[in-house]
Amino acid sequence: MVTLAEVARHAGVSASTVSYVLSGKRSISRSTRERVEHSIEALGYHPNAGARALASSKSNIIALMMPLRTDMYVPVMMEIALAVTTTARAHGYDVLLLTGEEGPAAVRRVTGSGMADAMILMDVELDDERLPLLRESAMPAVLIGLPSDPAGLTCVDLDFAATGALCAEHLAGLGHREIAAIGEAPAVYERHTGFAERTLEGLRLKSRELGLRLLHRPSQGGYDAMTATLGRVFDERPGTSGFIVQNESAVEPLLGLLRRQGRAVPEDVSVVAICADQVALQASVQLTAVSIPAEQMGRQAVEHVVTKLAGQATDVVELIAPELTVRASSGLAPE
Amino acid sequence: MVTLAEVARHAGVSASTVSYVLSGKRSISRSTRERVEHSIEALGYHPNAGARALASSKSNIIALMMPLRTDMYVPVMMEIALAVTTTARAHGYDVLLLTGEEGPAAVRRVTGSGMADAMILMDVELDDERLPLLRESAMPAVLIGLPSDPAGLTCVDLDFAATGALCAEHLAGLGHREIAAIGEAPAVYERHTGFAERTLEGLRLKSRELGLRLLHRPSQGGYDAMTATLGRVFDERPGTSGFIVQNESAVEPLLGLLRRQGRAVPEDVSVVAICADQVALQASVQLTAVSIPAEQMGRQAVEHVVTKLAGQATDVVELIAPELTVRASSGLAPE
DNA sequence: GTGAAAGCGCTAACAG
DNA sequence: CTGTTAGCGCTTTCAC
Repeated sequence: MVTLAEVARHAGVSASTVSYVLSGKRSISRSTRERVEHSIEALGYHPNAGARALASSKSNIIALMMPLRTDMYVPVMMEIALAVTTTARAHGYDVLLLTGEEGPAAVRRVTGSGMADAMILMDVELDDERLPLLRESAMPAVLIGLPSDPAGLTCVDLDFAATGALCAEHLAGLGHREIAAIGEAPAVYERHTGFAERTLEGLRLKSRELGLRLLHRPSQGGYDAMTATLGRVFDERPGTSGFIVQNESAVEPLLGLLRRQGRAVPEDVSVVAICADQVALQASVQLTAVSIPAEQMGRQAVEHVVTKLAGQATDVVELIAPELTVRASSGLAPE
Repeated sequence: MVTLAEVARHAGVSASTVSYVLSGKRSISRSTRERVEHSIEALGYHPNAGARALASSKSNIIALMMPLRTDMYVPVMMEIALAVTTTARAHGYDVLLLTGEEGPAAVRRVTGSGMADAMILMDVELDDERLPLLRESAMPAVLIGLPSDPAGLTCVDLDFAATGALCAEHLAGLGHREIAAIGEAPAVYERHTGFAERTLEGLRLKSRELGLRLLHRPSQGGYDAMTATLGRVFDERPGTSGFIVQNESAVEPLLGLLRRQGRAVPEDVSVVAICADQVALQASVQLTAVSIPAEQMGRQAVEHVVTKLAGQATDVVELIAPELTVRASSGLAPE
């Protein structure tokens, strides 16, 4: 293994000079710099991460805590993770992947060991048990998601309340009066996941405001669960003409079942989804939808982290405005 | 920040004793150990990762290199990543997430900096440019996937050649004679991804052996691409009665289109998939399929890594035997 | 513009 | 069973 000392000897300079050439923290004469750079190249030198971390108290690592659950739409999680990793690299950071499994213990491990300089948390619950630890640790952190009390924390998320409202408005504008919301799996609500509850809230408020009749049903996704859910919806509200789906794995079953029941989309029934773009585009009917800006969320989370690490406090809640794209699945309500 | 020295002072012992209590590398009297443990607890001590890495030349980190591409089925990648992370934690390792983006440079960065003790690579191409670097670095590595020359490397993968053969056998056994294989996106073959080519090879060999007529068509997935592909298949081979699909995003479009054309599954046409269990089960027809053992692959990769780190050489290629589960999508060939 | 030297916090001989 | 001590490789004052 080549060390900085060897490079220094090879270049005929002191260790500190090599270090400063590397960090750029003080000016070095052109000739010295070139000599050092040449030696680095010649010897194939790579700074040792551990030594660097010890001496500088900086690891250049951002910890990313992902949910282990399988009841969320995985590609979105993945897209966020990849955006985080890519953006982090662009700022000189690597990413340590943690799963939610360890829960608060992982937070303690990371903050305690100095393994990472900052943390990004996904799948935040309204009253997340990792947050108190995070607050007291003073480690820069950014949440992707919005807890009920974001005080002292930086959060990045789609504005799900506005998203719910936007979907309701779209359907109302087309003349629909009876609406059914097909939601995430019941477990998602049971653990009080922020985005699911906030969507529902936005939906409810706006529905009331616009005089819509709203039915909300969590759904496991898949054909069997959807058959049951849909049956109940039309039993209770035969006049339902608009659907809002927030559950990727319920989308195709819903479309398929409506078709089988002879209900045409969008002539008889309109469907609006809250989902990844890919799902909206690949569905058997191109879906009018609010897309989940996964890439943007991941990127912005990292950018906030980097800002914080640069010493600028940004205890901000950044809610991304929803955008609804009209496609083939929504149209005027039937008479 | 609490240091080991402070713990030592608090417990009235030397630093090395604390260190040995932590590592268990030498026996400590019960009373001393308890005193030390109590001090650790009382002071809230956490070992510093950087210092530890520097002194021991061990980071307790495994680097996982994932593809950044979006043309592979994401949930499988994710399941592997989570299995890797979970298994790694069980062995005391954390996971550093790298994207394929940086390519060979990332390998150099990790091996050079001592940032990780070992590497796991996903999405291995037949002639992967990261492999030479990996071989010369002497860093323990495990590939998830199988390159054309696995010499000196440990590999874990589903036996895709056997998988292809197994699918062909299943259809042949049901009396099908003309078979179409709907494959991954063309780009996947263009970059010579091991699993795709090996599946095809197994399929071809076995088809020849059994006297099946085989047509292979890469497919982008989605309804539009599938419409075109399917049209061509039935133009060229009107007698096609069996399909083998290895592309998650082509599954539902294929089923939907067959239905629209009035071809019943499995009465008129049989479909066998090579895909994640979840896809096979959630499809509109429950699919006869060989499932991708993602969890197992991730877990075994880590276990091989750990074995290597323990000093035992295991330059093995571990091919997981495929298992075909018969469900509702395959049946006897029509007359 | 450059060097010397003191640690950063921990591990692992070596010594008893 | 426990203590002493010499580093691990780098960063960063302090000094010139």
